[in-house]
Formats: sequence, C-alpha cells, structure tokens
Amino acid sequence: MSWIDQFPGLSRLPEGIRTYLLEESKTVTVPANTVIFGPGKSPENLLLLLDGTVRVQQTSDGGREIVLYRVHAGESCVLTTACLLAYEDYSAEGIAETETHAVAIPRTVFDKLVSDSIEFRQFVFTAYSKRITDLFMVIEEIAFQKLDIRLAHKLIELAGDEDKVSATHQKLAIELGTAREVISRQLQEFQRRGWIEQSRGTIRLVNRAPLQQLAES
Amino acid sequence: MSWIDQFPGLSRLPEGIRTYLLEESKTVTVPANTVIFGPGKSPENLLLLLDGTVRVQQTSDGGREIVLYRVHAGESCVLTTACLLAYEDYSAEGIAETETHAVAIPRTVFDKLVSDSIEFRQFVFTAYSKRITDLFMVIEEIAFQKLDIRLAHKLIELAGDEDKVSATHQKLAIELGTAREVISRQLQEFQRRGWIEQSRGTIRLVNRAPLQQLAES
DNA sequence: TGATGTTTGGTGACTTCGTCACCGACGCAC
DNA sequence: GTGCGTCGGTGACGAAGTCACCAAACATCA
Repeated sequence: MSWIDQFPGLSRLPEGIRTYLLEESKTVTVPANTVIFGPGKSPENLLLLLDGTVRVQQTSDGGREIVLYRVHAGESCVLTTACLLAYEDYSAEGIAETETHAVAIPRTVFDKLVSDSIEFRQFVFTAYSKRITDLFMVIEEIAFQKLDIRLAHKLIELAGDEDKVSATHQKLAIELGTAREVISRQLQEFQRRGWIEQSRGTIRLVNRAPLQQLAES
Repeated sequence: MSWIDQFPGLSRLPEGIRTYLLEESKTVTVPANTVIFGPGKSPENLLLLLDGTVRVQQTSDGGREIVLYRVHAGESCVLTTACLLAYEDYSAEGIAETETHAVAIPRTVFDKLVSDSIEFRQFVFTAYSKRITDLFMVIEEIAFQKLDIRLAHKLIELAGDEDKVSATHQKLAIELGTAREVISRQLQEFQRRGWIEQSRGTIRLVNRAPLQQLAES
C-alpha cells in the first residue's frame, strides 16, 4: 500500500499514471511552524499532505491577521501552488501547524498528470472547488455573521472530541480576523453564562449544548 | 479573425486545438439581468465573455448581499463552472449586468482541451489565479479596511472616466456588503466635505482628488 | 391632473465591534 | 529572588450595523 491510497480522489488512477506519480514525486518532512509559502516565496511543488495540517492565513497592512482555511491530511495545497504563481505578489502565507509529512509533485509532473489523466484532473478540480467554497464561507462569515456565533462555532471546531481548547485569545482573534480584546470580552460573557472556564492559554467547554446551539443559530 | 483573438491567453493555441475549439463551441446571448448560475442552477458550460459583464454575488441567510467579483469581456467564468459543480449546493450567483455575448464551451470539450493543450491549461489556471486573488482581496477589504476608504475606492472604480456614478445607495451597499444606512451616512459626509453631489440614483464626483487620496490611504 | 403606490433616501436611538492606552498577573530564565 | 516577555483585563471612545419610522421623488393609471 502506497501513500496514494490516502487520497480518495487518487485511488482510481490507472496503473501507468500511478507508477509515474510514485516515481516522480518524493515525500518531504517539514517541522512545525515552517512557513511553506508566503510573500515572495512561491512553492515549486504541489503538496499532498500525508499528516499534519497547514494553516493558510493573510496579514493586512495594519498587522491584523485572519485564517483563511486549513489543509488537512489527505488534502492538497492546490490554490497556493498551481494558482498563486501567476499573481505571486500576494500576501497569503501557509504555515505548517505541526510537523508535517507531504508528497511533493514538481510542476512539470503536475502538468503532465493533468494532461494525461482524467482522474487526476477531477482530483485537482474537486480540490479547487472545496477551497473556493471555503473562501466563500469565510467571506459570508466575516461579512454577515455575528461574532459570538462565529466564536462559539470556532471553539467547538477547535475542541473536536476534547472538552478543552488550547489557544490564547490572540490566536482565536486571528482565527476570526478580529482583535484580541473583542475575543477576551466575548469569552468573559461565555464564562459568565457558565458555558466555559478559562485559564491561561486554555478554555474548557463545561457546557457544550448552549454553545452548540448558539453556533447553529 | 475569430473571437479567440479577444482572449490573450488563447491566441497562441495551436491550429488543431484552435479549430477544434471553434467547432465545438457556440456563442450565446443573454439579456441583461439574467441569472446565469445560482443555487440549484449549475452551468453546463464554461463561459468566455465576449462583451458585457457578469456580476458574481452572494446572499446571506439574513438577506444581505455582497458582490464578490465581476467577469469582464475577455475573461472567463472558471470558478463557477469547473468548480462549483462538485459542491454545487452553494449560494453564490452570477448575473449578467448588461446584455452579454459569450462563448459556451461544453464540459466534455473543456476537459479535452485541458488534456490536449498546455496553452489552454495555462489559460485556465491563470484565470483561476486571478479570481482567487480577487477573493483574497475581498476578504482583506471586508475584514480590515475602513468603510470610508472602501466606498471612496468603489466610487472611483464605478465612475471610470465619467464624473458621475449611477447607483442607488442600496446598490452601493451590496457592492461593499454593508447596510444602506451606512452608505447614506458616509455619502453625506463626503457631500459635506464637498467631494460629491447627490441626486436620486446618481452621485457626481465634483472633487475627485481627495476621494482618490482617501481611497489610497 | 390628481390619487395612489413604490422606490429611494434621511434620521435617531441603540447595539456591536474595533481601537487605543494602559495595567496587572503569570511564567520563565538568570 | 529580580527582571522580562507573554497573556489577559479594563475603560473610553469611535466606527459600523440594526431597527423602526418618515419624507421626498418618481411612476402609474384612472
């Protein structure tokens, strides 16, 4: 079993394409907090994540930041690689959040795969599709959603199965593209209502139900 | 001279591809204000605009709207066509702002062109690139830019060479994803400063310089 | 031409969010 | 311990969004 089987969209590649892909790509390891791409640092390869996550975020002139989306294991960095090369003067950057293993596909190989395999084309365009709907959702959220709802949503998302979130107020502010003080005040309100408990750097979800309800309203 | 020459990215297509494209595509005409794609209405074709413009916008649950980007003559609807097919439950819609002529490329032809021509691939990925940086800019603006700056910018953009803008306050609000009252108040402020004059449905830019300066700050 | 309805824009009160300046508490290193 | 950097709390203020309502401009049609 090769890494290809970790990618649902690629599992149906014909044998020839499959071996070509295996031969021409190599796996790489990047330590946590590495900037994979960013202003003036456009990547040479299409990355397919084997594990770890890559956070893609943007920084404004004023120094404020916002998280655009995350690339998880089993997904690819399509937007940034195949795309931003043309307009590469742009300020989004991708950062490995944890130590990350990935498969790197050189540009020429990428091009040949797109040319030769309808399955690979579908993989690529589907990945694009997902990313772009992600961006649409981000726009909808920051433009129209109230902050308490967005924060509740994010807390539940970050908590996962755990009942605690390890993040500073500042990190949460960047997640939502807002200011730290706003997060602090909102968390105080959640705490006052008995939904969460705070300590330095972590937030415990002690009453998940109302948070969930707020997030979905 | 065929329509292909209106698209810089396509002018270097090899002869065979070129004739194939010409044979398999057809031009269509859509009247003004037609909804080209939208929720539950995913397009069958890739559209290349010959003239007119298509406005792509999104509507929130609360009924507020925002303009995401525009497709102009010489550009294509890549995002919406090749992309949203997979996640087609999404709420962005494309509307012809004027009567619009376009070339429609069926999905199968699109796929074959992507497969056969590196020039066409480049055309497609470059178009993606532009759209995505557009989206990044929208996010940056709504998240971080002050409204007066964004409004000044939009007024100048919409005015073009003219010195007046024909738009209601409501339309401008949708352009920027905000509320009508906010626009009204901001325009009053601009008027108070002597930068614009207002009448029902139109705004005259009587002093463009300070507007420009604000827009660039 | 006048009556009527619709579209467009104006207004005030209020809430939410972002900004600024500053402070205190905690944790770590020396 | 002392110092220093990170993290979070606070109040005052300005900017933006919301709500309810009103008034003027325009369109239509009898």
